[in-house]
Amino acid sequence: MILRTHYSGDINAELDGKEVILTGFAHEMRDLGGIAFLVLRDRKGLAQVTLVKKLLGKEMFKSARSISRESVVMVRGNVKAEAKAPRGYEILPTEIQVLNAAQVPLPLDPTEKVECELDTRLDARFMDIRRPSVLAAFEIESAVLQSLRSYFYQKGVTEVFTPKIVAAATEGGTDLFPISYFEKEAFLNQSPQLYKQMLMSAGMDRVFEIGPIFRAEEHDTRRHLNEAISIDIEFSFVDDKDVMEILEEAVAGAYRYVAENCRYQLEVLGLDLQVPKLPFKRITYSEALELAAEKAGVKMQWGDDLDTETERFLGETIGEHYFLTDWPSSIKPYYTLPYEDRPEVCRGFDLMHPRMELASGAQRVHDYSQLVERIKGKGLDPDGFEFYLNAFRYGMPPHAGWGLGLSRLVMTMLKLENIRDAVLFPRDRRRLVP
RNA sequence: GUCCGGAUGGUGUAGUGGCCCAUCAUGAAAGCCUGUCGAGCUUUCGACCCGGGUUCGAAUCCCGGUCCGGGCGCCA
Repeated sequence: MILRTHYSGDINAELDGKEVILTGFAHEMRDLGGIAFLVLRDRKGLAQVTLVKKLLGKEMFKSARSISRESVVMVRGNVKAEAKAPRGYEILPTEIQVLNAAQVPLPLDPTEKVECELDTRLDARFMDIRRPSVLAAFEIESAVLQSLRSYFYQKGVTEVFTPKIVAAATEGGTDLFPISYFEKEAFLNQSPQLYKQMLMSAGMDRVFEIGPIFRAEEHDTRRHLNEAISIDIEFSFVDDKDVMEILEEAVAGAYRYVAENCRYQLEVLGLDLQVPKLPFKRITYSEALELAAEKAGVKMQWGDDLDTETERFLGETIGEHYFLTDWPSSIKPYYTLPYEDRPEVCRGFDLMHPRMELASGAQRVHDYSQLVERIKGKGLDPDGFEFYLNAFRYGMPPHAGWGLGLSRLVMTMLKLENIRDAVLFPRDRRRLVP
C-alpha cells in the first residue's frame, strides 16, 4: 500500500484532469475566505491544493482550512492546468485526510521565511531537514555517493568493510575513543588505513570503502567533527601519481553527476555548480612554502606542517582544487613511502580545495623492514602493529591509496558554511544528541 | 585548550541605566475577505539564560556560572 500516486515535483500541467494522490506536510495555508490555498510539501517540491468553499461544502472547507502547519496530510484530487497557479497547475481535492496532526508551536520555521541558528536547527534536526534547502544538501550527498560508487565499480574496484571496533591505537598521534568490549578495552577506529593495506596483501588488488571514522580530538572548528564518513581506496601495482588521477576523476565526476542529476536541488540551493577542470594543479610542498614566503611573507621552516594561514593563502592564490605533493617524510605517517634518492621527502599528497583539505593519500611503504624502521622512526613500537606487519612478510604488492572526507567534499561543493550542514546528526566536542 | 563575540516570546531580532509591565518580523488564537503565490486587513497571546552584586532605579553596569557562535591551536 503506497499512500501516493505522485510526488509534488512530478506533477505538471500535462496531468490535467487526472486524479492523483499526494501525501506530505502542510507547508502553509493562505486563506482568502471563500477560497483557500493549502501548499503541500514533499521531498520533491510543493504543490498547491486549491480549496474552493462552493465546491467542497462548508464542513469540508472548514476542517481543511484549519489544518495546522506541518501536519501530515493526504490529498486525493484532480490536477487542473491553471495559469493563475504556481507552476501552472493546481489540485482540486475530493478528499483530504489529516494522517497525523502537528502540534503548535513549531520548534522552527520549515518555510525558511524566518532565519534559524545552527544550534536551534540541530536540536530540532528532524524538522530542520524538512526545510527544502537543508534536504537538498543531503539528497546531493547521496548523489555524490552514487557517483563515486559507480565510478569505482566501473574501474573494477571491490567494495569492502573493515572493522570499526579495533584493539589498539593503530597509528599513534591522534586520540581514539575507548570503548568497553566485554572484558577488554577496545577503540573506535580512526581510519581504515591499516586494514585496506592488509587487503592488498590479501590479493584483493583494488578496494574501496565508504564508512565512518572516529577521532577523539578536541578540535572545535567549522570543518572538524568527531565522527565523519571517509571514502577510502587502496590499489595494488600502482603509484601515487596513478591514484591522484583516480582521485581527481572521482571528484570531478561527482560534480558532473550532481550538475546533471540534481537540478532541482541545486535550484533550491541557488547554486550554479561549476565542474572543476582536469587535471588539477600539482604543487610540491617546497613550492608552496616558497610561494607563501614570496607573496605573503609567511615564514615557515621546511618540515613544518602548513598552518591555517598558509593553507588559506594558497587557496586564495590558486583559487581551485590543487594537489600538494612531495611532503617532508617527517610530517607524514610511517606508511608513506619516502623517495629513494631523497628520503627526507615522501610520496604523500593532499587534495586541497581553496577552503580546506579534502583528501590525503600516498604511495605506501610495502617492504617489511623499511616499514618497521619507519614505525620506529616515529617513536612507535612495532610490537603493537604485529597484526598489520604480518601482512607485509609474505608478499605485499606495491600499493597506493587515499582517503577523502565525504562531508568536506559536499561542504565545499555546495559552499556550506559549516560542516555540520553536511551531516545529518553531527557529532562534535559537545554534541551527542540527537 | 585558548582568544574574541553572544544569550530577549515557539523562531529570528531591536533595545548599552529611567523614554521598556520591552521593538519589529514570523508564529499561534479569533474574525473579515473567491486567485493567493513571503497574500492583505482587524483584535488578541507569547520573552529579558542562572546566581550574586552595584544603584533610588538593571534587559542594559560588575563578579561567578552555564550554554552557544566565530578565530587559533589540535587534526596519521
